Amino acid sequence: MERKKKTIVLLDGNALIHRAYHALPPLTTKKGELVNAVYGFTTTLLSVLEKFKPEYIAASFDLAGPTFRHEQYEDYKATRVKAPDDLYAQIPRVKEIVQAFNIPIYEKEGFEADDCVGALARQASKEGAEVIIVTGDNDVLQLVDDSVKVFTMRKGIKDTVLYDEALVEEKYGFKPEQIPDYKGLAGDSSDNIPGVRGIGPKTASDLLKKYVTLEGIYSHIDEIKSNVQAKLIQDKEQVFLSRELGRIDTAAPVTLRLPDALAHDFDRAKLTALLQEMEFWSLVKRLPGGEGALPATKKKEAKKKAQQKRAKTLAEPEAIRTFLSANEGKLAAVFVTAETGSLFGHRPSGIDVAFSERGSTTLEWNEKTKPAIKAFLEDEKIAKTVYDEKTLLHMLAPEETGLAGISSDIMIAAYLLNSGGNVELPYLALSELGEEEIAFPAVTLFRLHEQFEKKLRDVSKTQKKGRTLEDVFRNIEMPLIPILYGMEKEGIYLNTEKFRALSEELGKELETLEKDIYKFAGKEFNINSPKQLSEILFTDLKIPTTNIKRTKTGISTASSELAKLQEYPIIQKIESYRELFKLKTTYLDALPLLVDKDSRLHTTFQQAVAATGRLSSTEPNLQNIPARNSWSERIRSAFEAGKGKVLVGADYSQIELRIMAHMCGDKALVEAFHKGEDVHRTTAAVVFKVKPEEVTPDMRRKAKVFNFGLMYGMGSYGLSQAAEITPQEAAEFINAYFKKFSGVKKFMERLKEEAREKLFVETELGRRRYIPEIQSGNFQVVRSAERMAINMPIQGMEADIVKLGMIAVDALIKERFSESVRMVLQVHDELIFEAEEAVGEEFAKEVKRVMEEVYTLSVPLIAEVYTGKDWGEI
DNA sequence: CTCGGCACGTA
DNA sequence: CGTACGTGCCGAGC
Repeated sequence: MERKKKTIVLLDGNALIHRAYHALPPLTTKKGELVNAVYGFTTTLLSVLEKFKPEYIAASFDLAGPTFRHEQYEDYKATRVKAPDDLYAQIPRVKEIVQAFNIPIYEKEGFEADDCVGALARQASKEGAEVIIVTGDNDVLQLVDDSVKVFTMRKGIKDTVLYDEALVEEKYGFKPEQIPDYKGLAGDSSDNIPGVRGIGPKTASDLLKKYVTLEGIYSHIDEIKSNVQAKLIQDKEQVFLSRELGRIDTAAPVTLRLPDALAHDFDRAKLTALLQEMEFWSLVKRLPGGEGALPATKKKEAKKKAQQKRAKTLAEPEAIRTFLSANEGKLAAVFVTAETGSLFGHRPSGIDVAFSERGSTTLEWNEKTKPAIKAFLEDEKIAKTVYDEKTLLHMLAPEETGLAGISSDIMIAAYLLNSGGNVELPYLALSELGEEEIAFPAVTLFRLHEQFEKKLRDVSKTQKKGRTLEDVFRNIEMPLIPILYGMEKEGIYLNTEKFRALSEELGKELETLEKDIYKFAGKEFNINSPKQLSEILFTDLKIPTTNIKRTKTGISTASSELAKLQEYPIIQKIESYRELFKLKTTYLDALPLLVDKDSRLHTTFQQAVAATGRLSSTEPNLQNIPARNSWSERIRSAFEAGKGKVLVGADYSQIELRIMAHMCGDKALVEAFHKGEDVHRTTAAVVFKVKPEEVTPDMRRKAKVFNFGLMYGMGSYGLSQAAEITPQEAAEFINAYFKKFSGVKKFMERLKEEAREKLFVETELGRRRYIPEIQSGNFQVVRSAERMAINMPIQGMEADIVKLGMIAVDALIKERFSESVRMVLQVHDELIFEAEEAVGEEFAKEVKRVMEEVYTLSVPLIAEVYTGKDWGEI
């Protein structure tokens, strides 16, 4: 039987680095190190390992200094723009990666990486190996023969192709070994190889197809058309020199030693550390090996080891009590395992507990052991750390078991340390501890707890006392967890009958609109498909597309764009159709499917998602229930108070603007709030240069858009779009605004400066958001980062204040309304409560006071309260 | 079936 | 070319 040829992969290091550098966006680490080329190189390496599973692998790099080509031709690569420093800076990093993979590096002074690769390829072929050269540069294609293939990219780094002889011929129309001749004729501007003046790719290719080599061409020079002939004769000397410059020197003095190139084990610890340092989390997971690839014997050992850990399960109440009391006074890491392995809605099967690195066990959860474990979980004197306390509360609730003494929630700590980042447990285990597999969750939690306590402490050391990340953790986020749990559990009543009726009504309207639209279009099509819609509007109906924005895939049909085409009747119909369709599908039809047996909706508040510190709401999202369109009041009115109850809504009035006034201390803005002025009116008076009493409703409306846009860092173009004014007007408004409110401008500049210096911004209470993008070399990315830097301290402080408000109101309820009021929803700046009718008014008065007193700004903090039978009334 | 793109609801 | 979210639909690719 014929033995399969062994495969050797040869990495053309510099070409890969160049390719990745130019193909990938500027990825930077939190420290600001640019690593896009390293990333691209490493992903390519990993996919090559996965794809070809080579027996051997080696790499080559350029070495600094002139090469033999420079000696032959002084202008070699003279026109090439020197690669930027941030590319060169990545080369040592790539070499570190290669070394950690235990891949030998072949390089030689005076030779380029592709020469070394060429030499290695020839030697490997001789030894009978199948060679795959991995590169990002088509020059290397000349090396292809029946035992050498070239793996490279068409565009980007993902679209790869493996060239063999046939494929090279298909692409160029001639054989791989003719490529140097081709370069000799056509030249290569990137290497400053001159070629023949006036002969381009097309002519060069034709000549080679006919005469095969340069020698062939010149020996038949008489047959060639006179104009080409003249050029060939003119540049004859140069042509042969060019060919040599473009030829890869397979005699480069490097010697392949196959045993060195064996693709065997790599240095896992070193590699993991490196990848983590460069924040390539996704790549850490892709590393070959791991348990799955361990030799069978090792695999067995690993399994046994895991079993041993699991084997230590306590199933008797006495043993449990003994274990717990033996560890009195220590912090307990607690992880609840459920029967199905998932969490929510499933019965616990066991409780993993760790009091130290080694003092860990599983407490079996059954009717016998339950009382002992329950006593432990509910003992507030036993400090515990958990992952996602809120979910645990939901899971334990059906077991009539609560949680107390939770001193830290790992998910929340991870969130505060890197808001907007990944907070999943396996990820944290890997990124923080280097644990690829979680052997025993409670031990992992225990370690993460220590790690995060330290990190929180370290961050807090750099912050103002009393306003630290630790304070946010202990005084805001941790106390909030049981409150959110209570809100989710309570839910809000939805009158599904109202929804059903509304849905039917909208359904009829939609049918009519649909018919009208088809009539205008002249045929039926899918109105919900932007692609088909754009085809109908701009191709069939020939509606002019001047002023209409493009999307990646075609002409935009976004509502802001359609709004410019009001004169076409079909447009108005489409706008109505879209609005109603959205309302019907997203709300009227979807929400009734999610109610419980009491017709109540229970959202899930995500506490560890939003990068600014806000909560978010999912399944269903009750933070985006329609509020301002024509049907919103009727939709909201289906959210009702229970029998004998009322809904109380309390929202902070213009809290973001007040926070901005507070933070920037701008005299005019602060004064406006102190005087109780209508700030949008004040702004309107400033930018339109009229007296406050002369401000029209339209001016006020535009000023309002302006005020909000400003807090998001909007530019004159965006402002003009949003406020329906010209960019020139917008620019004038901005000038007038910043002249009057100069403190605001200084404040924004300060925030941008802070972000640039520290790569993060913070709220006044110490919540932090990292913004490494501010270092990007890409202008657009930097601008976007600046807007985040401006917005986060404002939006984040709003989140801080509302969360403090929730905690304070929760205390108020516990103290005075414990049986009669429940907090049910939070919508960023407003809180919704369900209260017994009898206490509604009193509670409303109190909640207003408590919310206003929860934090002192340099301007008044105002909450407005409303009471009604349903959400439409409040 | 999953996933990116688009569109659109909220603060 | 305005921050922060979540969801539904389409259409392409698996």
